[in-house]
Amino acid sequence: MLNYQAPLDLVFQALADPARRAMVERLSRSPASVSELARPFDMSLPAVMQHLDVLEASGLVRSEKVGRVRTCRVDDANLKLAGDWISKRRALWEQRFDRLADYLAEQKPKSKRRRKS
Amino acid sequence: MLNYQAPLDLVFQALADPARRAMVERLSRSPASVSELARPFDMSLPAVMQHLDVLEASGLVRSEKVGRVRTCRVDDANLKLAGDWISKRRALWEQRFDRLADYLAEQKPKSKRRRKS
DNA sequence: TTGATAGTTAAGCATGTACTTAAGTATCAC
DNA sequence: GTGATACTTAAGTACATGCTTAACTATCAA
Repeated sequence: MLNYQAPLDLVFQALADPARRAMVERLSRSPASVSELARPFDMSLPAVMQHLDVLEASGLVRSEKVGRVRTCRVDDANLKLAGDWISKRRALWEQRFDRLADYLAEQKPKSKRRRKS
Repeated sequence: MLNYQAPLDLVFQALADPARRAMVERLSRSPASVSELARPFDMSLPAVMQHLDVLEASGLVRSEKVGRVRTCRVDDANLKLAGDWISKRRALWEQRFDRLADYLAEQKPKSKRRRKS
């Protein structure tokens, strides 16, 4: 397990680059070939391929080659994984916030704070 | 804008490291001091500090020092930013999937495919 | 079979990242 | 003041990342 990278590491790492996010954005609309994907970028094809490798390694994108054209598409599963992780942290954070609100609501009436209006 | 890093770059980059995710996880339960935060890790204090710098630069964590103790807490805003980005891509992706389903639903009855059951 | 198209591989290079150790600087408790 | 506590800064190192150019391999079309 020394060289193991957790799926979330790979997904967040992949999303940390604006070019790769743009590619995911493009692919979430519809599948595309490598050159279609490369077109908007001021970047060599090999560079685009390397971004694609990162996206595939992270599981955010799958691709298959037919003839000389490789068609890429989004794979939702790992995007969901990342979304779920974030949701869980946010839920915990808000839960804590609610507990604080409850605590304050319990304390305030007993204190000599002035009423609203 | 040459050296500018978009907020999402910083947030996803920050979340790409398991130690930093663990810190966010810890802090989403309650605020903590630097040494509390460091305790679970087999890592020097300066290393923890550097992770904290990354988290603060990304806006995921805020901190303030009182006396000699720095207290860190989660800042939800940028976590939400990342969550929203992911939700949007997923929504687009599913929308496309639905359009495909509609298309198939429209085509199937006209074809000579066999009925279900 | 020849040329154009679509992608791939390899090598190299400049920066960035994730640590480390060593040596600080402010509190705080007595 | 003195020592312990809680960070903080600086410097160095190993490896990862994001590109580049050059050269190559498979289609496909005529």
